[in-house]
Amino acid sequence: MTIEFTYHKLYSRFGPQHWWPGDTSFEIIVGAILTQNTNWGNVARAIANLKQAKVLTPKKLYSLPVSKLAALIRPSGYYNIKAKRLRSFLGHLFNNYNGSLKKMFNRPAAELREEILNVKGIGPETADSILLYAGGFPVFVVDAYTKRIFSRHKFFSEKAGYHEVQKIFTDNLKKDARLFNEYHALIVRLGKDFCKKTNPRCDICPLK
DNA sequence: TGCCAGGCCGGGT
DNA sequence: ACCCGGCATGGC
Repeated sequence: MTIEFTYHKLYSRFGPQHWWPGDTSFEIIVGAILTQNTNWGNVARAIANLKQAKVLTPKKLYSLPVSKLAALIRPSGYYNIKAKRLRSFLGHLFNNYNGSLKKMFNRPAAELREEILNVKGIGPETADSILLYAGGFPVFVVDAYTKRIFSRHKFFSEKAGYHEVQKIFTDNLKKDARLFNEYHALIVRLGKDFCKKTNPRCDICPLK
């Protein structure tokens, strides 16, 4: 069993996942921050609130007082800290790129990654999700499901760190954004269905 | 009905 | 370089 073969196995089992569930690169970035340790259903509610309030653009969101922003994203949980995190990203975007995502993404992925990792509230997974799903860069996203599933299947230790896990995937796959996109989405799909922290359905796991 | 979900930060060792 | 408590809603 290899990393690459596992991808094909998941794809034939579940089919294309059509990620990221968002229409614009900005919506994807907002979703990436809001989904931190949070069920996507709650994030979808928060994003629906932002759309209904017609503030889902960088300029409009940044012009919103943090208290109003927090109220709109309340369903996503951790709403006070996430409101600050959205604002810290927006501050970076306006201070460095005049609020233009196009400008922000018009630079080398490695440099941009280091840069946004310095934004308070953007960690490795959020940064990589932004680069891959909003920027289209071939960067592999590692999340809790990735670690749990692949350590259980003995690809690496359960104590392996983010970058160690990421390297294993990137070293064993063609460097292709489309592939990385689909693979991560399939891993999340597998995780939700079969590899929850409690009640894992390891007996009928498609990878077994 | 407690426990968890597509993490991250700040403070401590 | 890790480890831990805190952050919070909605679903099962």
